[in-house]
Amino acid sequence: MPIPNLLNERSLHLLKVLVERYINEGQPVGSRCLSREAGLNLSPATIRNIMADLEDLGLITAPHTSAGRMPTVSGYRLFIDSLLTVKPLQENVIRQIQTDLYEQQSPGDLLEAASRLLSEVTHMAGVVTLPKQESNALDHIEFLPLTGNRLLVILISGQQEIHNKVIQTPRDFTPSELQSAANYLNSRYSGKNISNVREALAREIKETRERLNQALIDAATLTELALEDQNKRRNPLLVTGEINLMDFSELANMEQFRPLFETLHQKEEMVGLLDRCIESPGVQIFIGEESGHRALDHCSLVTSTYAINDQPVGVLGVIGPTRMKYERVIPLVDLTAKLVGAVLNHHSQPPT
Amino acid sequence: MPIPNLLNERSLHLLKVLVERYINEGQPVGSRCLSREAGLNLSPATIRNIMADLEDLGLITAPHTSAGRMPTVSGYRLFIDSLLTVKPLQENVIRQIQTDLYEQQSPGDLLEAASRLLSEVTHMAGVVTLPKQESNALDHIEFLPLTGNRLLVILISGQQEIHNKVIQTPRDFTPSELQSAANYLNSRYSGKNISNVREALAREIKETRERLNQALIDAATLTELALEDQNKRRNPLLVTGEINLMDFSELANMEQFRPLFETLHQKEEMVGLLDRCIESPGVQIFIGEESGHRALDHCSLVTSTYAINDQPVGVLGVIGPTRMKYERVIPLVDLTAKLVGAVLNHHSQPPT
DNA sequence: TTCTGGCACTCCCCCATCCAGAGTGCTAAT
DNA sequence: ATTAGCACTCTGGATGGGGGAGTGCCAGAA
Repeated sequence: MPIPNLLNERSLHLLKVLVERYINEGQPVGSRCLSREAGLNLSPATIRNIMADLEDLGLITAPHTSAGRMPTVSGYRLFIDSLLTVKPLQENVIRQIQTDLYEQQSPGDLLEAASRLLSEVTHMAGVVTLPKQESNALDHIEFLPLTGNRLLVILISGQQEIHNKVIQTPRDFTPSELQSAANYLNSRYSGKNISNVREALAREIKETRERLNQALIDAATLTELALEDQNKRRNPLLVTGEINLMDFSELANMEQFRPLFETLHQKEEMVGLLDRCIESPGVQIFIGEESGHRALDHCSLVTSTYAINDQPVGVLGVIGPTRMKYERVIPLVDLTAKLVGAVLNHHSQPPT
Repeated sequence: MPIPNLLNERSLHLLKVLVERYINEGQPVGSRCLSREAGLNLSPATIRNIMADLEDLGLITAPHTSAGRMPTVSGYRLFIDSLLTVKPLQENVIRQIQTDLYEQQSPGDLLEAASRLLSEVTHMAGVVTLPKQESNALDHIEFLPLTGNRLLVILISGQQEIHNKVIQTPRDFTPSELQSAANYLNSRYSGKNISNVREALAREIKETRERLNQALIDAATLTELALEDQNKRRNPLLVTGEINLMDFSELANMEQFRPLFETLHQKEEMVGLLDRCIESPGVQIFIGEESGHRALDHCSLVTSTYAINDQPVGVLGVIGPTRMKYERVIPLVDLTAKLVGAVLNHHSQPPT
């Protein structure tokens, strides 16, 4: 059994030191350097033998014969999964994030602040997906007549986010009709999930048609108009600090950076990628090619989900070069996700 | 008088050809090339003499001894002001912009679409400042009570743009109090400029205090709260297609591009620059250093103002390399500005 | 058996050099 | 006034050598 020989504690320790060193310096790590830094009192020659083993295992690789070694994706993976010692966040960073997030007034502002914080603290790019619409509860709806058969619909979600929409009504409604429609909806559907409300309304329209309750039908029709495009959101993704990525030498050339920038702004692709994370809780990491997007080959993505009422509804995280300080980024993303969840839940129970 | 000798029709024609050629090719233009292209049947040697004159006048320059010449800022300026033959826009481009802009529902969408169109058509960056708030008339205001002394203020501007704000009220208001406050404001101030409304209210509060009309004071206080930060806008600038600028060789290196990108996103600086254009009507052009921003040294800015009721309220334009096709960009910016104004005015007179 | 010193080897990167190409300014002839 | 000719300058790419860093392997030490 050759593997126990090859992958023993000592070689793992060397892998760890090598990855750490590579992350810090960005240069392939040679045997002499490792011999100095590993604290094992081994000569470079011995280190070289071990490094050859690690290379055979596919954990490290050399860009060319006479360069040092650098981690492969598998090497990073092993490092992150088993060797990483996470550093707790600094007190003042925690406080800064806390105060910054808690003073945001609306969910939109909150998520924007989260993205900004993630990018500022890490000097990389922050990404945040907005909450899934299916998870959006209706808190309050109001109709405001404008000139010319147009109607302003004001919709307040469970997290106190405010949506506006102007709709063309099929006929003129009197203010009192609008008022009673709103009253009906608010008393009956407040607190319910928005897509459920639409379904329920559709059902009601069908069932009521026989009884010819025109007022109800009108209310339902209005609401249907008002809600119909609530599900397709215009901009379901926030990306911040993309330009920070130009500071990293491995991305700082046009051929690398341009497709990367464009991919980050391909909302659909990014949302697709991030949505894959929403299934499993806690921090998740895609290293290099693991994300499956060519432009992200030299990047890693550290994500976590945030939840409303213990239900994960969105994903946030950081995109940076594969060579990033995971031990700092991971707790940061973790904390930010938890705080965002906390503030959102706080919003949904406003002061009484 | 030496200048008439130096700057005659022939040398101006050569300058024109040289600038056109340089804009197309991006390479310094030599005498032989010019001799071929100018259609003047002059030998390269003659051309060289004339070019030396143009260089003495500061209109062209050579990057080094044995390269051709390229225009200086003065050269571009003269070219644009006196030599440029503007090309009319293609019919289908005009139609595309028209339909695209006219189908936007809100002013926000409209300006976003304008910025996007500018960047897509030119393959450069589009910039749009949002309308000055001072020019914003109040159309309609509404108060909607939320839980816990909080109040949702809905403010519809003259261009049918909708603003929301949640305020903490100093005391509890009954729905009918809110209703009458809104009625008062709408009947008295609808159509008035928002900052004027604030002033008028402040005056009324002072004058009425003696007569102790509490209801009026309350309404005014509420409105003051609601309007107070209407003037400082969060994001008074839209920038689109920055990444397109990476396609131009003169900007396609990190040292150039990064500060450029960052300047474009320094909202205050950019707004300051663009606001300088609002004074004079029609298309304006900043060439290279004329903008006064180091990062824009190799860029030109082509702007125009858009107006509501013949009052210029915002600026839009295109940022690209100094070496841009002005003859196409100028009519495009001109048209877009006019159409944006037209659509905005159309909004402020909604269907009756 | 495990580790180490030594050595030959490989490869990158930097530098200097060289050369072709493009364009210039100047001068003398048209 | 225009042009042909010529010497000159500068760039950019190709070439090649040398230093440096690191490797693999082997033979000998612990």
